[in-house]
Amino acid sequence: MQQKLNLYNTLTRKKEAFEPLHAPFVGMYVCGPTVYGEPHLGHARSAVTYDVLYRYLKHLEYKVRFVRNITDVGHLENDADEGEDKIQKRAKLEHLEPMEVVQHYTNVYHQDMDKLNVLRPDIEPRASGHIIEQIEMIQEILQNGLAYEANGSVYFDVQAYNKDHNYGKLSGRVVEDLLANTRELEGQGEKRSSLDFALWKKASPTHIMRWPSPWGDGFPGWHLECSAMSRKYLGTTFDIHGGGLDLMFPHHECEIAQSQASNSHTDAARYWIHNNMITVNGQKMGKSLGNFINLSDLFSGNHELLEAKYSPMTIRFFILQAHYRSTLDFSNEALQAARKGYTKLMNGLRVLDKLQYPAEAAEPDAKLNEDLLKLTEDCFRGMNDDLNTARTIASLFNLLKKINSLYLGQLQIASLEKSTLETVQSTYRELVLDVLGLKEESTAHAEEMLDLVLNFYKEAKEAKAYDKVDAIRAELKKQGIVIKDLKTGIDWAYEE
RNA sequence: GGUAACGUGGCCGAGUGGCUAGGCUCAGCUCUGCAAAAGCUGCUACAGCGGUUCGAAUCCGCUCGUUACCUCCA
Repeated sequence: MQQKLNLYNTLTRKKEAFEPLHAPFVGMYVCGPTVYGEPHLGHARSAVTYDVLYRYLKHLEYKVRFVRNITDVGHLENDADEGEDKIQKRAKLEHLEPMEVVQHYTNVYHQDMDKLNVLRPDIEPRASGHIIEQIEMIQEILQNGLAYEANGSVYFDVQAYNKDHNYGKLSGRVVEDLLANTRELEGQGEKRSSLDFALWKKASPTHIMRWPSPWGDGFPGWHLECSAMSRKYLGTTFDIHGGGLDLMFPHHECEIAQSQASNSHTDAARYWIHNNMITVNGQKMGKSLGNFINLSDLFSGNHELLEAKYSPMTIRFFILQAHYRSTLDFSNEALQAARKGYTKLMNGLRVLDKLQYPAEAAEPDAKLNEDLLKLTEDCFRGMNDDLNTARTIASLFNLLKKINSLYLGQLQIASLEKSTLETVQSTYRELVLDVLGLKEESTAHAEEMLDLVLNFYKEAKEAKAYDKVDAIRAELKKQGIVIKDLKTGIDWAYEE
């Protein structure tokens, strides 16, 4: 089962065998959220995608350092000079300190990701905590002659850079085409070219989030944080850089340019991975379209597009049932199908635990053994083929059919090799729980079940079936629950 | 306008030259006191038209349709 993990690298537009720079160590950087609003389904897709990559790399016994940033400064509403910082805008609206906004939405993001069973990254750096590193990087780029200062701001000189480098290598853009087709935006007077992007922006007198710099008070450009922080924690070259497809241009293109133009002189990462978007009725779910669905809405079912509420694991399964590079279309029907599929997979987990290898083996069934082992290999084949969780899940369902048949006695456990059964059990458990990161979501409510038991208790008592009454009492006591026969009725309490 | 994708059966969604993807839905069967679960079987798939090939959903061309990026977005 020693297959290689292959990943699609946007830089080369090919699937490539994954070879870490310094095995068994793997460095992985993913663009995290800008914390100025509620996390939505798109955030979930990105987070779940890289969570599975992180989990799978760990499953392959790599020692992974996973860095995912929190953008809390510098992300402007638009590229024009008067573009307002997203965080600051929100802070003004809500009469809060910018850092209160940042903290609030960071907390919400963490809570929602926890619900989705997304593992926390090993390092979660914030842009505002790395101003010094960003200023250093700007100075390097200035010294290398690939940036210029203008009126207290510093801009990256794309055309100067493009003489010796290829600006556009990641996204397939051509500088000449970009120049010919760039839309005219207001207030780009300071820039030498419309393609140039800000490394440092001068803060206007009313701008709250500001830091001193060699160029006066200001704040860093959005693209810079990722370059500076990935370098700090993962080195000048690291293995994997991930993010949403919409960040490929300009954000990731700029990251590469900055890293090349600084003293790092690298593309930063060797494998650039991009997850695709969630669509609603075939259209991208986006802020500007106003058709995005927050995770809290999905969990509560409180949204005009939602016919029901959908649990975190349903959403996780929904995301995993598509390949991460395909668009994934939202619909109630699809979510409801996902809920059933997820439940089926969970039920399989319990069935699996009940399969016991019998004391006496029967006539071995070579074909059945072979089939089962092939199915387990198929599960990994899907994962290794560019993290194709859709294929892995399909294989798991195929495996599950056999598991159910074994459970029902339609296939004989005894006709299996013991090792085959063990492989089936470990493969299913490891993939579902550890790699895909699905977990059981109990829909049963303990108190309601307790009420049910108390009703039986009451009936037994009325029928004077005291052996049954005593048995119920004894069983509940094992759970730390005592029954209280009150004059007013039957109640319960935790045993003290 | 430039660039890049995509169009698979009722729905979602895999699949890059020949082997049943899978899930959900629907119908039937087995099991069953009734049901459920589970198993089995079935249901008009590969936008259209050409071409390459012994053979194409898969490669090439054209047509139609949809989308994404080029502005903030995961």
